[in-house]
Amino acid sequence: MKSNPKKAGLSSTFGTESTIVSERKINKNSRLPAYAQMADLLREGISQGEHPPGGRLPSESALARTHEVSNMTARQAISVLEEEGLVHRVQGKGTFVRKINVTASSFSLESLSDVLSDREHTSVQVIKAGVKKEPGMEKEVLGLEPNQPVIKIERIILYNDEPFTLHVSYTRFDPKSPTVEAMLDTVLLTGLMFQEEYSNFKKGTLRLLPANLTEREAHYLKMAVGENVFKLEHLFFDFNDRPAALGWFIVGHEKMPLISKIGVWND
Amino acid sequence: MKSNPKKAGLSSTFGTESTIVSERKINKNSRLPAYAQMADLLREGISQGEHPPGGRLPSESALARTHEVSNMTARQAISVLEEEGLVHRVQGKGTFVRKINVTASSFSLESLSDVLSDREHTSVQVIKAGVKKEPGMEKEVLGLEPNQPVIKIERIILYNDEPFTLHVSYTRFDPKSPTVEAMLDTVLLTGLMFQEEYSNFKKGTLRLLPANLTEREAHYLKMAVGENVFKLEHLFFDFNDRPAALGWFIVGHEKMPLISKIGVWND
DNA sequence: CAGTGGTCTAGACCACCCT
DNA sequence: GGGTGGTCTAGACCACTGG
Repeated sequence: MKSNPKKAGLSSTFGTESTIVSERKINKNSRLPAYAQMADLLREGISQGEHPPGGRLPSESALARTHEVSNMTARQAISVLEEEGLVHRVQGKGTFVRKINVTASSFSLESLSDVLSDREHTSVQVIKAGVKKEPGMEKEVLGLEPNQPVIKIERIILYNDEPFTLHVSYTRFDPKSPTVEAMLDTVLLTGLMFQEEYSNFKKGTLRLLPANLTEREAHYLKMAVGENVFKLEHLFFDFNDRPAALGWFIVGHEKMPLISKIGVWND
Repeated sequence: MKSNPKKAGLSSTFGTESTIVSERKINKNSRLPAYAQMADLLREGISQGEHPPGGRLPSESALARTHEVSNMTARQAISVLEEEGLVHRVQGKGTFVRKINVTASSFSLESLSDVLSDREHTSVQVIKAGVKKEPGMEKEVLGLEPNQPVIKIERIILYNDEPFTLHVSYTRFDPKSPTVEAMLDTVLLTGLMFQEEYSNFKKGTLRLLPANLTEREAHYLKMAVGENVFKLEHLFFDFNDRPAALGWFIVGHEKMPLISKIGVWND
C-alpha cells in the first residue's frame, strides 16, 4: 500500500483499482496481530475519507462482525486509534473521527533523550560543584532554613565533544538520609539523563520556558549571547514527598526540536 | 488514604496501622471498575516503596490470582500504569517500575486549549486579512509559484478582552477546491482553536520554539518588546496530502505554562 | 426501548526470555 | 521447560444515550 503512492484525493478514492478499505480482509496467519491489521485498515479508511472527520465509525460489534473477530479484538483495534488521537469514544453514542486540532497535540523530549542516552558520544564536564551556605531562593523551594547548606552543581553535557546543554542543580544536603548518595549520583553524573537511570526520586515536575542565553551560559555552550533557547526546569521529590532537588537545563532549540505530528500520518 | 497524610517514608511504611497495599481487597460492587481499583492499589504500592523503582511487579497471572480477577482485567490494570509512564512491560521478562527520568515526559497544550475552547470569554480581532500576490517563502512551503496568490490573515485572540495570542496564517487560495471555504472557516474564525473544531485537514505538524517579541507583536499583545514567548508553528495538509496552510501562534509563556508531572502522584 | 461503548470472565494459544 | 507478557475468543452484563 505504502509502496504504491497514488493521488488519493477525496474524489479519486473510488477509482477502478482502489478497494474500499473497510472491506479488505484481515489475515489471521500474519505475524501482525489482528487488532493491528484492523487498526491499519481503519486508519487508512479515515485517511481516504471513508470516515470523514466528525463522522462516526461503525460500532464495535459491527466492526467485530464484518472483520470476523471477537468484540475485544475489535475494541483493541479502536483503542490503537484512540491512543493516536485519531478517534474518540463516547459511551452510549459511538466512536467518532477527531477533527484536527492544534491544542490536542503534545511535545515529547525524546530528541533530548536520544542524545543523552547515547553514552558512546556523551560526556560530562563539571564547571562547579560544592556546598553553598548562603541564603537563596532554592532553599525556600527545598524547605530549608537560610543557613542550611545545599549542594550546587553546574555542568555541561557534551555530545560528540560539542557542548549540548548546561545543567544547574541544587540538592538538599542531608547526611542522615540513606538516599543522599543515590540522589547525588542521580543529579550529578549518570541519572536523569542516561538510559540506565538511577533515580530514587518518587516524583517530579518539569516546566519548559523560553529564554535567552546569558553571557555566562553562552560562553560555556559556545553560542551567541542572547540566543533563543529552552530552559527546562525540574523539581524532584523523594519518597517522603519532600522536595529534594531542583535545577534546570539550558539547551538550544535546534538541539532539542519540539515537533509534534497530528492527524492521519500513514508512514 | 489521601485524607490521612502521614510520613510515609521508605522506613516507616510498615507502621502498626498501615496495611500492605498489595493485600487489600478490591470491591467488585464498587462503581469504580475492578481494573481501576487494582491500578490504584499498584500505584500506591509503588508510591510506598513496596515495588521500588527498577523492581519487578508480580506477574500478570499472579496479580490476577491474588486479586481474584481474570487475566484480562489484571492486564488492563497494568495498562493504566503503563500509560501513566509508571511501569513498562518487557515480553518474556516481566513488568518493571520505571525509574524517574526527565526525558520521558511530554508537554501538552491543554492550557492553551482550555482558554481557546472557552467561547464565552474568547473573541477574535482581525488585524489584517487579504490576498497576497508578492513572492514569499510561504509560497515555497505551500508548493505554489511565486506569483500565485495566498490568503494571509493576522489576528489576535483575546481572552476576557485581554490579548492572549497573535496568530498569523497563510492559506492556499484555490477556488476550485470545494474545501477552501472550510479551510477559511478553519483558519479564520472558529476552527483550530475552539472546542467545536471545524478542520477538514488530514494531518499536520507543529513545532514549538522560543522567541522574543518583536516591536509589532509586542504592540498588539500589549507586552514588552523582547519578552520571552513561545512561537508555535503549524503546517497543515489537506486530504490530497498537499500542504494547504501554515502559520504560527505567538503566546507568552505565562499564558501557556508547559508543565509536566512525572513519577507517582497520588493526587 | 434498542444501540452504543465499558467492563469482565475463564479459559486458550503464541512469542519471547532465561536457565 | 517454565515463566513472562501478548493476543484472542465467545460470550455476558452494565452504564449511558437517544428516540
